[in-house]
Amino acid sequence: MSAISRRHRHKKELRREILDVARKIFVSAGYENFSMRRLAEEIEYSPGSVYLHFESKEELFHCLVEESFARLLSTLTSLGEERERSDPTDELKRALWAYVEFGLRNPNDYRFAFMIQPPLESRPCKSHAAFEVLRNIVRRCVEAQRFLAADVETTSQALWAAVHGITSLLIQRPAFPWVAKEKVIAQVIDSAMGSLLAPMPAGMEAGERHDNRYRR
Amino acid sequence: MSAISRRHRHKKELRREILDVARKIFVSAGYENFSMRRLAEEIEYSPGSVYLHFESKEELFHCLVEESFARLLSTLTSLGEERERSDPTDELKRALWAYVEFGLRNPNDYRFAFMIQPPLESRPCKSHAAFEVLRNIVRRCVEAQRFLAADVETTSQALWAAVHGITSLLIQRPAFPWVAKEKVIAQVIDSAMGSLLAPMPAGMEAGERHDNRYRR
Amino acid sequence: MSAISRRHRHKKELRREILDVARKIFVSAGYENFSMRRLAEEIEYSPGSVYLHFESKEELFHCLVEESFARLLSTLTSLGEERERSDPTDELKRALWAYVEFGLRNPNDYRFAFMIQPPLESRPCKSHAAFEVLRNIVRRCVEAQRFLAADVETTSQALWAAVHGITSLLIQRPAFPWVAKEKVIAQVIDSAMGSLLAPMPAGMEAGERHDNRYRR
Amino acid sequence: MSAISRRHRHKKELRREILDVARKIFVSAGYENFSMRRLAEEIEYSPGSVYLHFESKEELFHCLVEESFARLLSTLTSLGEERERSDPTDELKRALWAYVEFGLRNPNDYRFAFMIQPPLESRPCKSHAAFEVLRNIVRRCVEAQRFLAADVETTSQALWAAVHGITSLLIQRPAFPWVAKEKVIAQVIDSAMGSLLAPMPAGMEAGERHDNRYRR
DNA sequence: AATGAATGAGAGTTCATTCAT
DNA sequence: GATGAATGAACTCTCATTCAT
Repeated sequence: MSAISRRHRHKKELRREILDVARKIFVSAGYENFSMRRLAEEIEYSPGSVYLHFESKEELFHCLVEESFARLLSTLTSLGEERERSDPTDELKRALWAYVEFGLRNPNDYRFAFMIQPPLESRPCKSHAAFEVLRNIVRRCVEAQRFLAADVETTSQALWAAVHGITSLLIQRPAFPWVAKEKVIAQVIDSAMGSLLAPMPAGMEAGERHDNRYRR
Repeated sequence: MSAISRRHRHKKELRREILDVARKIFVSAGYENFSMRRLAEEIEYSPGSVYLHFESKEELFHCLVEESFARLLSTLTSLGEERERSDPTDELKRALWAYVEFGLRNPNDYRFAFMIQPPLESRPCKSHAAFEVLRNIVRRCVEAQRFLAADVETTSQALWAAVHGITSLLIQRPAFPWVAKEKVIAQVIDSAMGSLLAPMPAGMEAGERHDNRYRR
Repeated sequence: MSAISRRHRHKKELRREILDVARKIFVSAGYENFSMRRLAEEIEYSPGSVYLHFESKEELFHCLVEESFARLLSTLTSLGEERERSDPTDELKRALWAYVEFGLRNPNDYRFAFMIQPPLESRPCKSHAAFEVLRNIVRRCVEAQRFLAADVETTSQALWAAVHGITSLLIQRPAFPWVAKEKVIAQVIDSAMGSLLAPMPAGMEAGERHDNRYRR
Repeated sequence: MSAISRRHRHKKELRREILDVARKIFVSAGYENFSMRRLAEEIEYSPGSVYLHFESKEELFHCLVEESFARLLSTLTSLGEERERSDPTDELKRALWAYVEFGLRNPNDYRFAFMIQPPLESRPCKSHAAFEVLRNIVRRCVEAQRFLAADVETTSQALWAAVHGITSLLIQRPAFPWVAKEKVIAQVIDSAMGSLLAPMPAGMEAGERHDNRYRR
């Protein structure tokens, strides 16, 4: 009884370990240089054993991608929960920051989600759900008339592009002589949003709105 | 003498062909299906012959990357030549557009330059010269007081991030339901620059400045 | 007791199922695509379970072969039961036809029995019992003086060769443009027997003898 | 110059060796147990080297089959050259004997041509040319009215079946207690042909016709 | 300068089999 | 009696690279 559940737990843990180690290898070596054999060595199992958990290299890769998307998504949606009553532009800004920070803290996930060259024919990336989260917030901004006349779709895509740009560059070029990361990120986000904002209702100053007080 | 120079010329041409074909294979077959063997077949030489021009697969890669950087750089600098007397913010905008367009027209070059996972130990990417071009223009904008107080370095990096973001996403996710490409690009660039601009001298309207009249 | 016998019965049934499914896989998937793993999947047991019934893949094969021989044998001997008093050449003819028909209706059995390359060291094919049945009939034909002076052994072997020839070719070359199968079979058998037969006792016509009336 | 031709010769010889060794392995181990590795070991080259001569295991197999068919065919057709003016039934008998003898002397070839289970999807056996040779002789027998009314097609197929039967059994069951091989073969062939023959023109005795004087 | 033969390493994957549970 | 995890060896085939010619 306990034996079964112990085995079950073990299996789950092993699957987890495979995923983690695989992610590491994929990221450090690229898709093509990842090898099931190398993975097996690193987890100290025989090559065949990996196949007890994943059908093929491709499936393994796919799982990692899915997982990474899911993590990013969950980070973004968890933000939304505190949103009640707040100005949606605040929420948007928070989301954009969260996006970048997710990438920087989980560069492997981010690479899987957006930067790794998938083997040519790979299934269409079903999950741009993360993008959808952004778009929903943008829509609320527009509906709340916090944005000057703006097309929701175009705006969302442009914002996504901006945050993806800084995230991927910071990940991929760590050796580049960046000014303080926070500074660049802030400028990217603030610029991207700045031109969209309608003038504040009287009594609020732009400066107050654009500070980072909400950040940890 | 003539014989020697003929031979010399031939060697150069062959090297050129190898590079071109190699790049083509990367495109059409995908990164992981590139192989020295296949390259050799396609240029109709023996595998060994490639090694008379490049000492290894890695070096060949490196050359392609360098070349791609160089091409982007030359595209950007060639713009500068017409700059005489123009408003440097115009020039900047033109450069940002040119950057994106270069990427879209030469996706392989762009991939090589900015998106491909360099095989781990690869020599530090010496050539961020393209970035330097941007920075120079930004500096001139600041010097000409066309920008509100702005840090040249931060600004340049943020602008680079923005254009890299949209370029790489458009390249990597061609299946994504983009709104018209030009529209997103315009919004990315205009937003990124918008918040930097000092108010126009009297007599000019913002609208006039931000149009695309210089584009074909 | 009852529990034991129940268990015993179950074991036998499972063994039976394994054999049947194994044979089916050989047919449908081809010899080389048979694997213990696949067999296990198809019977919905674990791979290990097969080993509770057969100690190795090789033994399993061997059993299938034996079984096939046995089936052929039983088909042939069951014929004999109706033989009482009949002309033994009739019986012989019936047996030869039955031989071919067995092969065509049970091509897998026939393949196992006579066409599959036995894995080198395989135990000498103990069971040419089917051949013995033929020989016994031939002997009776000779004893009954229904054959012109003929050597029992040689004749039996030659007859076996003839029916084996048509059976195996029909099985192995289904795509060959055969004339009607029955026609070839009839000619093979009739020719093989034809030159052996002593003239009929007066009052019988050859035509009557060679018809197929005994066939369904 | 000589160097090139030496290399060329060497290549041909190696190809030849590969074919020979491969045939041996295929025959002794069966299709599925043949392995490129094992072949490579036996010829004392690396596994990859085999691929310089044959694209794949399948192609190698196919070449062997073709070769074996060709050899059988050439044996049969070379017979025909001496046929001038002879009785076509003599020629037929000679051909049938030659067929069997080819199989016994070149059992590996015969196995490839007619007995080895080819991998399921393998190309339809284009070359039943050997059969065609038989059929042509049969046709001439009929045209020369040496056969009692007989259907060329049916007769040819039945004769083929007979000789295939004895050939394949003798090859596959060497341990079987055969009477003298020549005796069985003779009986198979004579029986198969016997019932077809029209009575001899006066002045010839059947005995004379059916002896083996033409055999080496 | 160019080649073709050769190799050793390694890829992904499957297999027969074992054994603790 | 039955299982699921595990393995080690084998498979076909491709690769980057070398080197005598």
